[in-house]
Amino acid sequence: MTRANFITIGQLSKRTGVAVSAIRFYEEKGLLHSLRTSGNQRRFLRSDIRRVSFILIAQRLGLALSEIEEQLAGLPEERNPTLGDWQKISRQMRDQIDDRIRLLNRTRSQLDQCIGCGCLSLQKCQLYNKDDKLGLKGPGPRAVLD
Amino acid sequence: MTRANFITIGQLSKRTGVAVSAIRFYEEKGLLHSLRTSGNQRRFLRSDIRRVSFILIAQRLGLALSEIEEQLAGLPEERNPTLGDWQKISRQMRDQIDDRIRLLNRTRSQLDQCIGCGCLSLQKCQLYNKDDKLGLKGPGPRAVLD
DNA sequence: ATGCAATCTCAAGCTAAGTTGAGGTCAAGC
DNA sequence: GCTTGACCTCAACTTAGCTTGAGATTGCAT
Repeated sequence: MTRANFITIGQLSKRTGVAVSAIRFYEEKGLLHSLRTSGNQRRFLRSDIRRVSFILIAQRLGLALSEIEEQLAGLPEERNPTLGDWQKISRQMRDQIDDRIRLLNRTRSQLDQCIGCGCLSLQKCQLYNKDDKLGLKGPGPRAVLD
Repeated sequence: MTRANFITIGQLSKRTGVAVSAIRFYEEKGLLHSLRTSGNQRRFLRSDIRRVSFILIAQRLGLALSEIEEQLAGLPEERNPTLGDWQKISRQMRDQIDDRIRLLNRTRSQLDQCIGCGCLSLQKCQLYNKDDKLGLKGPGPRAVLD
């Protein structure tokens, strides 16, 4: 248990490219956890670099922070996750990517049909299946589509 | 030029499922345009039903309203777009879907490599190519990724 | 032991994409 | 000709994901 196992928020920020304010925000949202020094400063585990990396990747896939939190819940809290832990979570993520690709392919072929008729109309096109959320989290008229 | 060419905001709302307030909002943002009656009420073209439909589809693909506005700029303002106009714009959209699918496939294979090593680290994984915006509009630490 | 950068908390502000409500007007049917 | 529902504007509120700023404290280097 060398001192090197703990890093400051600034170090975590530099290693991940994520702003200090954003790291505090993630902690507030429950995506990260820290210990405190006697002087009330945060100390993170080195493995939190990987945790933040995961957050970044998942965000780029379109996951909301709340969804990422659910995924991260599969990891042991407050101690170093094993390689196996990360592999499991990575595989879940790959499945989500697969889902999105399938959905996009479906949408694409529906759009192809629409190009044929130029309709783009709510009645004729299949593009409005309420359950297919392409964005996974996307914006949109929430009250209507959700 | 029968009177039937014009519809009220309420009719547009009912035909598209989009709330009246959202339609006003879209107009304010420049995605829709309307004429006014002597009593200051909005009158839309019938073809705006299709226009709103397009907005909905594009949103579900993850486009921001500002991006949708750019796409719609290709349509003639204030007069009925032809079938060809719509087909052109549909094809553009299909190309965007193709791009997203390609990007997802790339990400997926990179993630596969990562599963092998369980790394998920910024240095080793290729998952952080700053130019690949998977979300197309996605959230994320804007200041960092943009 | 002191100085300065890094931290801390807390409140306020920002953008996107709308919704909600107040207070007022329009228009269509009886 | 009046009532009622649809419409109008404008301002304020909402959620997500942060950033910015103020004012106070900590902790490493000299």
